[in-house]
Amino acid sequence: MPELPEVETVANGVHERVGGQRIVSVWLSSKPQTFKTPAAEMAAALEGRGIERVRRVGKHIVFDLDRAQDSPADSSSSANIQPVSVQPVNVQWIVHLGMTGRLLVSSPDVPLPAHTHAVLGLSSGRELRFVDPRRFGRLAIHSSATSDDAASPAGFQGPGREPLAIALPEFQALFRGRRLAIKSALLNQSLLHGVGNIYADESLFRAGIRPKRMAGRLRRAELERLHGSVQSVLREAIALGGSSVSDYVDADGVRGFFQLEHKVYMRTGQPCLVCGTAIRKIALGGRSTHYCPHCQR
DNA sequence: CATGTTTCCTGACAGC
DNA sequence: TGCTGTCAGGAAACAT
Repeated sequence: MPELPEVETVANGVHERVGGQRIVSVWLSSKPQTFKTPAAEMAAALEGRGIERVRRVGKHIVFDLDRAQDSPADSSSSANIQPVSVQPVNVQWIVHLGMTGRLLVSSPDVPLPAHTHAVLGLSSGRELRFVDPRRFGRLAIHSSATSDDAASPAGFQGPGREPLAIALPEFQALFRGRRLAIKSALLNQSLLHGVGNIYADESLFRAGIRPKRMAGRLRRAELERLHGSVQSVLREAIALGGSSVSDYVDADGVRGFFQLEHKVYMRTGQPCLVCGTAIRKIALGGRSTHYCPHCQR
């Protein structure tokens, strides 16, 4: 179940393997719900593009594509001269891994895994493949006008604030007046994006806060602890290559190791590593939620 | 608008 | 062995 640390690991790994290469061919499966952008439109937007950078925004993987071929009908005219009337456009390929999505870089000789939904042929001769058995993943094209303001990078921004960048006052303001459980608020991607079930539970444990506490009623000091614990949990998980739970692997097929650091997630009934109390599991918003009833108030 | 609930999908696993 | 049933979960759609 890829969350921010796993997505960051995958994005970095894919960047190392395909950054600087050109997309020479595109094949997409016939599973329309996988494509937020219609498949034909997506294929046309990708084919011939160079991949400048692959990076993470929230739980999304963003492929920044070059603009070398924005005017294909005009290819006979001199290169690099854009008509003044045409606004330059940023084109990005957005990949969300959902639950079981994987991005693999393979030789074409390697048989296609089951549930392959996209194959991009690359100028290196290798293929970038999107494989997703459960099909909660999504692919989309994001187009946006470029900004002349170099300070504000144009393009896909994601639905919420970046947990690793947000300052304490803004973090505290996110939850002000909210009448839902803090766990649910942490999972709401339009507030903070990137935190999922594992890191929400682990962050709340470190901060000593019960998952069901109403977000808007947390004290300033509690939100300060939570701000710190969200960032420390995510940073430590990134350093360990993410958590391998069920079938998550990074772009190399290597498993992460942060699951060895989990204090509450999937430890139902086992003793709390701090106080020995049995870890409790409850359902909250339809999601399994794990906490220590002694350490978390 | 804010919040809560349902739905999508398949593989893994338990139990018989 | 092989079947059936249950569970997992991100985020969009839908309901309240």
